Amino acid sequence: MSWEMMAQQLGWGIIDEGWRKGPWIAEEDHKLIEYVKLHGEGRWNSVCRIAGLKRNGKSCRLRWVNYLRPDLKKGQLTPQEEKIIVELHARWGNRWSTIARSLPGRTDNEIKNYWRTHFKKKTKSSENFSRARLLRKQQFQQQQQLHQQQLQLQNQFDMRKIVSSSDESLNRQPPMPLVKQNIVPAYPFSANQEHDGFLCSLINNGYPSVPEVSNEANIWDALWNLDDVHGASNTSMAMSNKPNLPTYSAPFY
DNA sequence: AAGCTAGTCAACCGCGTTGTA
DNA sequence: GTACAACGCGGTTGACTAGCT
Repeated sequence: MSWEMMAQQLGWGIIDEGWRKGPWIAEEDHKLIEYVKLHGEGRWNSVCRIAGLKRNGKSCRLRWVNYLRPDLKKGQLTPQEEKIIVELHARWGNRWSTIARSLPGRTDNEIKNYWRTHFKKKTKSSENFSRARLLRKQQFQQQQQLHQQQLQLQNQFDMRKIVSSSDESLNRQPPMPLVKQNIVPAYPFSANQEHDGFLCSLINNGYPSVPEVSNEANIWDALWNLDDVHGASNTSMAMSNKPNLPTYSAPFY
């Protein structure tokens, strides 16, 4: 008896519009592996035609990426990996695929499931929560410092230009070095001025739920709490990388 | 032993993005 | 410029399992 027949007898593999659904059987896995060996990854929609699988492209891709890929690590995540996940989640939020790229052999699905079961429930009270918050705070301070430095440099340069236009002698001095700083984004917004703008306006102009601008701790509490206030309703924004609106799930997101 | 509950994880779904004709 | 298909991503669901009562 083939795997397929057995699965059908057990009630697996519902056929929906010609596509099989539900758990994969060994025979299907084998066909998919053979297909990828021959044709490589991609062109998932042609798998059914070429490999004779009654699965749609999406399903094939998912099965390969999350389960069949030979470079996948099996077994529990190590404490080291766990630590990385916590830190990267503090930085990137729910960008599971981005986080997964830093953990070779782990899939976004795996990390997402792991996060949901291990961290989500204890987020508020846990040490990890405080850690993540501290990390964000540090990143923010670093960013602010960098920004200040840049502003200072810019001011110095501007002043020099003003003075030099009126004082010929200054022109003999070596020009202001062009500081090409290798700024590693401490948070994704840094690549997008709109988001920096959002954060700055939040801090400078206040936000309905941000109580005291002068009280740093309060700001951080308010920012963090936006996660709960807005997070759920903005999941779609978190998903897409649209720059038009920030996701409040994390201040540095 | 049986029933219930919570945890885990594979798979599905919907939507946004990207590539191409 | 537009329409369509393929791909990729994050959220959610549901089957299975282990532990508890």
